[in-house]
Amino acid sequence: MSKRGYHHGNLRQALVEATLSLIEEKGPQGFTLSEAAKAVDVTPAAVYRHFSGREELIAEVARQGYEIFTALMDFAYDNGKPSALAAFEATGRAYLAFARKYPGHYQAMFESGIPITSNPDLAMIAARATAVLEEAARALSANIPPEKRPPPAMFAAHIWAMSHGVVELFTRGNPGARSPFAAEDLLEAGIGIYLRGLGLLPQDR
Amino acid sequence: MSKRGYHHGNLRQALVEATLSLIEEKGPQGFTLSEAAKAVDVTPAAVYRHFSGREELIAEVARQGYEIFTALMDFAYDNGKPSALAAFEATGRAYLAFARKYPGHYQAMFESGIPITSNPDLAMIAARATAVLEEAARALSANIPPEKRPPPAMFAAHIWAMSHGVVELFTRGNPGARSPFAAEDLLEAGIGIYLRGLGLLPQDR
DNA sequence: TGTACATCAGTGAACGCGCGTTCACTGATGTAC
DNA sequence: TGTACATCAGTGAACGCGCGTTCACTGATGTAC
Repeated sequence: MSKRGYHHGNLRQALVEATLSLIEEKGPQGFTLSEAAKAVDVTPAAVYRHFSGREELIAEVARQGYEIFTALMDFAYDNGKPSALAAFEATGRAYLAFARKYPGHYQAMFESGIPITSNPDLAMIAARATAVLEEAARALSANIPPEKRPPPAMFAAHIWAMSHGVVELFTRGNPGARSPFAAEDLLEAGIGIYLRGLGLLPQDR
Repeated sequence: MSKRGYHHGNLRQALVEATLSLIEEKGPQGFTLSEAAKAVDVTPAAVYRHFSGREELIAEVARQGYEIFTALMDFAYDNGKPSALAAFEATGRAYLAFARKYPGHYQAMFESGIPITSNPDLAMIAARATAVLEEAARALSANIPPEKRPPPAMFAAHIWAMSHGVVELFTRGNPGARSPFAAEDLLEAGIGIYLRGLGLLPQDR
């Protein structure tokens, strides 16, 4: 690519981006530290100036993924505007959009097998991400008739689980991928039915 | 372990079982063909008598997993007894129970990244598994008021997605694992709310 | 029951390879004066 | 503006290792007669 001198300039971030591409191509377990080094035209030993090893590279990709993810969800939620319900549905769509648009980050975050607890920074930003989801659920939950109001954390978990399941099964050529439905439609319909079950949508629309 | 002669006796299945253990320990990408061979006290070259390589080993674990999975779902569904609804809920519970009881198979089936199309046997048994799910959905769908009856394949997909999401996120110490809810309760509640949204459960129970 | 022979499953040695990790090093950069 | 020096980022050679895959082989098993 571009010629460079002895010093790279921004090797750390360049490595992160190479890792990202490698994950997109071959999955989080499908590449080696040496490949990442080669991708940015650097000796494997140079990687150790910035990361303790392959795991930490992936963890950094995941961290940056959570950063984007949180911002995106926050933006979609938009402080509950125009309504708690509409904002909530927007976060559902945003989840799927994130998985589609940032598949490498998504895999590093949710499919790499690296524990969020392996890194304090990672744990913190991951917690912030779930906080956004739960805040959306909490706001919405005010509209639910109290006698059938589940804990907000619970229905945040439901929506998260369904979204994640749709991504894993009906995206990227996986087991159910030959489904006749687009993942987006599937998720939208599923969330709609679920919210109706909570009494948040009219029964017979 | 047990001493054996020059011939192993049932090397093929022994290798499959070793692979299963290795997947449970280190994930579908976390072991080598040589490790599998070593686990059954055999030369790596011997593996090639039975499998074309590591991929095919995992595919066979997945195939056997689908076999068990289908049987389990079929048993749980029990031809729609005692009622379409109860039978449907039983399959939901059976899904999670399968994931818990056969984690190695589950990973080979859903997390290994080997395409179901890589092997005709595998593709066939996987199709049979989804057929069971869709049959359960179809039977249940007869009870749904026609004006809001989604295609059975769609709501089979919804239930599958939510179940899978719960397994991935709230089982085995993954990202959302510090959830305050047991996966079983979470899934049961989620399916309940969903079915209420379909008009299959009373609104105010 | 015995023996000759075909079949088959696993051996073990060999190959070339890329891996992770370490180390003393060196070239580039920045800063103090 | 110039120079001396400290700091730092990346080099390249080296290590021991386990990998996948091949090959001619051999020991065990089964069967025909």
